[in-house]
Amino acid sequence: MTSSTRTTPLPDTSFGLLGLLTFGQELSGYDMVKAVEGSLGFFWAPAKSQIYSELKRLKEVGFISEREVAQASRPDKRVYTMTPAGKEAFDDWLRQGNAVAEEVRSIFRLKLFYGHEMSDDEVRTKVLEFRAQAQESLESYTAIESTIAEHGGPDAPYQFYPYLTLTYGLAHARAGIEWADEVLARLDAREKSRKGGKR
Amino acid sequence: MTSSTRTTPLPDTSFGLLGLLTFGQELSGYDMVKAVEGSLGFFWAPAKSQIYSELKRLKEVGFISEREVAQASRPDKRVYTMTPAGKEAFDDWLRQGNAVAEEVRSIFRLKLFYGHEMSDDEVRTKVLEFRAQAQESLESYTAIESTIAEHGGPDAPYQFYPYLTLTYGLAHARAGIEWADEVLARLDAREKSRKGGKR
DNA sequence: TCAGCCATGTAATGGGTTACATGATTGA
DNA sequence: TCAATCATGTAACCCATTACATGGCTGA
Repeated sequence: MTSSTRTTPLPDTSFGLLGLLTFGQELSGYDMVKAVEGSLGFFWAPAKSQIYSELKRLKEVGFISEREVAQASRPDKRVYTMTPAGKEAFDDWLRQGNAVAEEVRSIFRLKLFYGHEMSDDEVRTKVLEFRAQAQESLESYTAIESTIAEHGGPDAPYQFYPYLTLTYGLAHARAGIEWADEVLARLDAREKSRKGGKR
Repeated sequence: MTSSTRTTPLPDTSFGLLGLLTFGQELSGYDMVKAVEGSLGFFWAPAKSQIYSELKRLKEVGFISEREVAQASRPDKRVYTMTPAGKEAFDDWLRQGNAVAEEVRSIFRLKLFYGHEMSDDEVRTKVLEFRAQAQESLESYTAIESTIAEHGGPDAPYQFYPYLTLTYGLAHARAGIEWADEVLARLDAREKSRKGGKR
């Protein structure tokens, strides 16, 4: 009964972890935690407790195999490799289409939607907060871009696709900043017209 | 013991529903379901089962009050109004700052990150799929924009802030399309350079 | 000396999705 | 006639987060 038949398919998170093993190196759970804290975390960030439990499951269904590595002066660790069955499942997942319903869910926009319940200044603060965050993201992305440039550029092995996800981040951060500026201008105009409008 | 002390605060979804009652009308659960299917659904889309159960909870904690409305030739319904306590809680929530961690989680980008496991054509297909979805969103947004224009424009009562969330969608959809085109060009260039590169 | 990294987990909680259930009315 | 709308829910399931736990080593 090692492999009981699962009715539900594995969640995306499982495959996200599996994918980390396609770069030709064994990885430990800890390595994966670190990978998520790096560039991956910008669009996919499972908690570390979930990473460990997901690895356990992947092992149980036979998608990865484990090897224990004893270390002196460091805790021992378990490193993982993909099995042929795992590779097959990963390939399937990778090629499946994605729902349109992605990227939904923005509490910021939800609150903005209810802007009529705030004062002009409060709304402005919210938008400025958003802008600052976008600006911060933009700077992180730009920093990573430089790092990539120093490491052989986007065309170095295994850098190209991560780089593309980075340009996505760059584009959206920039769009966010521009949008925020536009909104701030609109808020100003609106406030002025209201002041002029009342006699 | 009607109001047992909650340790955890209510989820954002509760407040999202509460907010719907700030427009000065009583609403039924069904009305809220419809609201979500409309423009709100672009960035916040709880399942209808959750809407009903969340309403139940909001009633229990005393944030909304219920009134039954008998209807001929239509099922009876329960309509809701915000209580003063509800209004206070909503105001608090609305003014709280938001985490940077928003808008994370894109399975599309996760898959793109693993593009090296696909053929050039498969990647291209994925990006085209993404582009098509962005295009579709853009069209929906544009359609809504026209509707707003026909209904007094963004400055009509209660339209302004929803309109701002719409412009966000527009900006990001456009950014998505541009990004996709850029990626497609990059993929072409890369393929050509590889063909030319091998002798 | 003390924070931070390495390394792997458990426990509790709950938010959220999907599927299922019901049934009258209305307009194409 | 038949699909869609109005209207409200229950049940099952599970993904995911937060908090807690442990402990040796390393470098500032």
